[in-house]
Amino acid sequence: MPDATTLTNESADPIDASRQMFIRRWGEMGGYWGINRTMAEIHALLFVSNEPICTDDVMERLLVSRGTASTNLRGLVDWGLIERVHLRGDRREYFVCRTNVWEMFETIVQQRRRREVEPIVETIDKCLEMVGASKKGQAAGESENVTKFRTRLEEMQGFLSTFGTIVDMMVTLGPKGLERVSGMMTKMVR
Amino acid sequence: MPDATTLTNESADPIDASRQMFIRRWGEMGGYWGINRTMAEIHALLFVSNEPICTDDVMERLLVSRGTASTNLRGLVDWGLIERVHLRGDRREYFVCRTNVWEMFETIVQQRRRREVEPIVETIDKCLEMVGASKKGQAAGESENVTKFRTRLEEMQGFLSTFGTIVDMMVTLGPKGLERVSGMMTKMVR
DNA sequence: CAATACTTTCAGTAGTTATTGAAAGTTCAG
DNA sequence: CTGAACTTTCAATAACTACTGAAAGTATTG
Repeated sequence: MPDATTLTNESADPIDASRQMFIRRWGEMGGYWGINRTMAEIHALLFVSNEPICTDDVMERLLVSRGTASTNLRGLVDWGLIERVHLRGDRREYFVCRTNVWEMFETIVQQRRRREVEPIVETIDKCLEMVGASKKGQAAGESENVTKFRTRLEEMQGFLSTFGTIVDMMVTLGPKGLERVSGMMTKMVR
Repeated sequence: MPDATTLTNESADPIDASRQMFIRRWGEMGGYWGINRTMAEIHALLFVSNEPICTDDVMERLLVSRGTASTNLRGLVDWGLIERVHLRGDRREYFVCRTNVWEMFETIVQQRRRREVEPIVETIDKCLEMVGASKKGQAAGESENVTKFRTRLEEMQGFLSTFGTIVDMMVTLGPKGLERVSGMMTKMVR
């Protein structure tokens, strides 16, 4: 591999250029999702690599420090998106990406639900309790406000619940099942 | 309204306490979604307010500067999540939140798809073109690598496409239609 | 058209998050 | 047990993002 290629992170090889392109875009998009760019790039690198990758590979290909590589690799392991593997006759730790996109989806969905959706649902429950408890003993004017407020909360709760159900089903059904559902839905829309 | 209440942003009134609780959690969650906390809090404030809200209300209730209030309100308008309204006999601009959660969902989904999913799809298309063009003329060993690489990209593409279709349908069907779909899906799973 | 009421912008600053690189820690072969 | 090979941690710092408040801009009213 020519030096210039390694240093500039560009490559004359179209396969590698293609990999680079994917890695960059995936990293960029990570930002929108509260995942830091480097972690997303490492994930992408592993996703497009057929061979297991070690810390030094990450450092070299993405031009990051050992610390960053180590921290983010561990982060990805914690998310369950990559796994540690060991290669015979090599003491280093290698990593591979779970490449089944539906499994990836399932993992991400479950984690994000736990971290992001459930706390909101719990909060809404508490909010509703507080409002419910204070229902009686309000003046007539206030009462209407309270009703509106409660209705909004309930609608949000209902939405989150339906959404959650759908996503669960998507995960359960997987690509094949979804083809069928998609077909059925299309008929309903018509 | 007692001063202490205004200053500390807490309230003895359970309805208001409930609102505060929701606003805080919504803001906190915004962080996970690449939406800044303040913008999410303003959105939540508008969501739980029955009356239109003006810049000064936002400043007062969330203890932020005029600049911040103005910037984030505009950001929310740009996202299409809130609207400007004018009140008779008042020169100020007021804002209201689109309270239909399904509409909110539709708006958010469409924007995020445009900003986050489409660029990835385009990139994958380009990546596949690059790989496709270089298909022939590879050594046998490389060829297998290329095949694997292409397969992964294609799987991701397929997933994004299916996912997009499902979300589109969710938006089209709305809550009622989804109840039905949900029922059908449950049967399929069994 | 001038005064007023309001909104937006922006330079400076504060606060937050990510990265580095070296030191400390761990594991393993001999 | 020791040294070498490797991984993790962490304090310092760089990079980025959000916030403030005052100044500039834009209606609206009398």
